Amino acid sequence: MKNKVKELREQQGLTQAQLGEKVGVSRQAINAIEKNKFDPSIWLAYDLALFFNMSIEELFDFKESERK
Amino acid sequence: MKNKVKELREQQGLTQAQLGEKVGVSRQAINAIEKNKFDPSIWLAYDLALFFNMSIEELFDFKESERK
DNA sequence: TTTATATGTAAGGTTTACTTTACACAAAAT
DNA sequence: ATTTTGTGTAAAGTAAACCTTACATATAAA
Repeated sequence: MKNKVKELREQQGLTQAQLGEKVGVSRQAINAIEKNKFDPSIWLAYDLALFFNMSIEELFDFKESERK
Repeated sequence: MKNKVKELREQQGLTQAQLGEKVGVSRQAINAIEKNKFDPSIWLAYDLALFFNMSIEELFDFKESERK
């Protein structure tokens, strides 16, 4: 699903691994979400949105994304 | 995870099966979410929030719920 | 009293979101 | 020139979100 994770992460000067640590998942999980390999669980979506201080719907673009 | 699905569904006069049809899952999936047996996928959370015309964060109470 | 409807739950199966380990590669630092 | 860092990806495994089928029970309708 399309999302703003990569831009926001880079704005904060974080690596994928660092962001993974912050939200409690592996760097591969962050990579997969940034590269649209799989959709996050609802809890990971929540944790990322919380970290970036926005809503899940703002961080993840449901309307412009294809359902997998 | 705690949520408002049951109240909102009943307010609309729908059965679990009918709500399941509307959002494209089985009635057991709706039941499981209402009874807090498992957490929805991010897409199901989105579809339910859309159906009830609110945000995911309004429909699902992350802050008061235990992570499973 | 019988039948239909709504809910709850369980079993067994599939899919996918994760994990760890591992390797390749590019760019930056030493 | 060599080493470190960040990213991308793959394989194998686990956990959980679904699915279908099935059965039990309670209430409502006939």
